[in-house]
Amino acid sequence: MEYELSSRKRAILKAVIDAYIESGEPVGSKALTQGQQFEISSATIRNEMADLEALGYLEQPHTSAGRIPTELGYRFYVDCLMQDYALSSGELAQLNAMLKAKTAELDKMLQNAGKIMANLTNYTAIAVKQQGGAGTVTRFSVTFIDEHDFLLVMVLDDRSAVTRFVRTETAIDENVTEALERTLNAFIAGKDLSLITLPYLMQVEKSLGSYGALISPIMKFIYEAVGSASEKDVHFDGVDKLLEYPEFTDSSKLKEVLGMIDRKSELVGLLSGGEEDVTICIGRENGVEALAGSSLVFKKIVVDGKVVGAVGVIGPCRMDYSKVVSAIRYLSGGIESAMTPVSDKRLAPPDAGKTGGNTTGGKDDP
Amino acid sequence: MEYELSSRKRAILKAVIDAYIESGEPVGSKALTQGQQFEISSATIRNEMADLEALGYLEQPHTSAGRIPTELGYRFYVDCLMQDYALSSGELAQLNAMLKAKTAELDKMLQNAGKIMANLTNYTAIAVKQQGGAGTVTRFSVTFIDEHDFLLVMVLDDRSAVTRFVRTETAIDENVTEALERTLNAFIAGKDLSLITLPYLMQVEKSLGSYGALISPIMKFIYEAVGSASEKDVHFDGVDKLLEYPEFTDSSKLKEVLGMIDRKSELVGLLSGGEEDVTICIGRENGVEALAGSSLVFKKIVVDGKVVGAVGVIGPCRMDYSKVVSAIRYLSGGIESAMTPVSDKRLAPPDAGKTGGNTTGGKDDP
DNA sequence: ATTAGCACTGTGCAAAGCCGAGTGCTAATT
DNA sequence: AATTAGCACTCGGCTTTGCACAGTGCTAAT
Repeated sequence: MEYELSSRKRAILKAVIDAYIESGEPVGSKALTQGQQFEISSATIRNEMADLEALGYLEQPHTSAGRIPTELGYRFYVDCLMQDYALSSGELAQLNAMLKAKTAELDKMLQNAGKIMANLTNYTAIAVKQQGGAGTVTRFSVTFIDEHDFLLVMVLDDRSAVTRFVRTETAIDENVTEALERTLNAFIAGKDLSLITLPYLMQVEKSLGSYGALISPIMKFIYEAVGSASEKDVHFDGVDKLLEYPEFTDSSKLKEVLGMIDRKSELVGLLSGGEEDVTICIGRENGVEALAGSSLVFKKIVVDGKVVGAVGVIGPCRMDYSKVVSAIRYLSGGIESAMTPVSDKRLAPPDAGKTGGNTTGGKDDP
Repeated sequence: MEYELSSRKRAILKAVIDAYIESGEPVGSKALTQGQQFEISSATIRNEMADLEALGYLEQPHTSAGRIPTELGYRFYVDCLMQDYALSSGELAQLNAMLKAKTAELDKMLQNAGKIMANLTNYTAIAVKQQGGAGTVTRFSVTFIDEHDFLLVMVLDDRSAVTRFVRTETAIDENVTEALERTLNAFIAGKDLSLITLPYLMQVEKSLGSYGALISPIMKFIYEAVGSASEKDVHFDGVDKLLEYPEFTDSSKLKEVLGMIDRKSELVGLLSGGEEDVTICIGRENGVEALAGSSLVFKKIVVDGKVVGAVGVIGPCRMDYSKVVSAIRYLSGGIESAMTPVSDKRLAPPDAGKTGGNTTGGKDDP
């Protein structure tokens, strides 16, 4: 399919899309000749553009307007035409500043990443933590609070923890919480999350017998915690940036996107389907009607072979994909390397020394 | 000031504001006579409205239009004119359904509360957790993970917990974490958060001596955790509802509000200044330029004498204050009683039986 | 004090007209 | 065979004009 296109057609298509991404106005044949890049006349370009339209890469909003890219056009652009965007030194400085703030806490990192992304790209940034639900439970901790309350902490092997306050009907003491902790660790710790289903939990509950009334709500909590990522793990930044693009002055479009932003769980679902590298969903490609008209560019963050989150942006289809992709790649790479446990790194340089404790690489690309 | 107004003027003012809140259109003298409530002619109403305008309660968008309320007008309305809104049984059912889901977890409750509020009122809901930073540390829990990592959990007396992964340079074992837990509980647990300052922590650190390298990062973490509420504790729901109001079709207004929604910390600041009961900020009253044009209605959530969060809505000045106030009052009351520890309640009725734990009275205004 | 009547005013809307950008096609050129 | 100049045509966007309408303030009558 792509090979049908002569190199001249490709050049023209690229020029049209580049211009449209920048201006937002339909691009006419004359505009292209004025840029000094083409030696041919506007009439020739018109013919080529007519061909590109017939092939489905371009379209006209109305008869007497220039051309704008179709979704297929954008797709071809991001796959074959687009050239890498070289982040400017100022942009790199921003990104590195964020990565240097070695918080080693994924939550904080993602929060900052969102802010930087929004500022840098001028689109709405999305940062999601722990979409996977894959992984195993490292261990439980049960902390006595008072005779009717204790705190249940579930530690996962992706360096995250889920906490729950549990209120009991019957009075408890520290012995109970300790016993409970031992029990949970014995029966559930080490298990893969996908194995912790409701039936399994009920089975465990039965086989225990003692602590009767105590165990039941805990099981429910565990089940809930294991379930899909809770909404609070989705962050947005720069929602107001959307308004800067004429494609969202139509308030119905905007409403759809804002609605999507509200339905965080749905978004999490979208983000969890995606490749290893940067994923680009253009318009209807993402399969959600509310996001026709919008594009979603994101990348999963993988630490130690496990998906621990994702960062991305959402904006109009007319998006500066090149810049966005560069930024996302750089940022996610930085986060990944910052999150990689010290013990893994230690294999390379025996000791990095000085700052003591919770340090982190934070890489500087040249 | 208020007493200058004859009861007829008050009635007319109320009628104008009620009508305007409902329709969003400037209200003319004739429209008021058509509602069957007034026995007087439109000319008389015109005269009265002219007076009300002179007094600053009403204004005209332009010469040949009806009147709309000024901020002063709204203020007078909410203070003296507005009558209690009786929640319909359907609405009560929604609210109760949320309150019944006895999650006893403030986080989840607030999350749900936001959803319900947004749906019920049709404005954008805000839910904030733990704005105060006041409170005391109940206890610490230190959980061993592997020889270079442990999990630090700080339990606060407002039923919240903060977790941190800590990575150590020197290898540790379960004995170390246990000792650490004892130490932290001995020195810091029970303290009021406001007492846990950096100097104090450094002093503790010194007086310990042992665990040297281990303690230092922990102190830093504790200090961070104690600090101002992190952004992730602010939730929004129904952001798209804003678009349904003509006052936000002007995208610059909308941009300002969305920007505000982005700057969560600023909002938290606003919400922390407020009275015991429902606080109503109309337009410029809130002192933030970005929210001129918008109103903020919220109420702090107080458990055990401590502020643990707040719920509210943000929308145009032309807001159905009556309904919003009722909903907020009911919901916050419900949350407060759901969050009150069992032990406190037991003082009153020895046993309420069945639903166990967290039920709510909920008042019905006639 | 109230009200009927009237002149006045500014908005919103629709119709009309013009401008200009951009196209497709044809015919001439290389 | 590919390119280009030229031209007629189309259609959206902008401004202008005009009109209808809603609502007012004022005056004079009750």
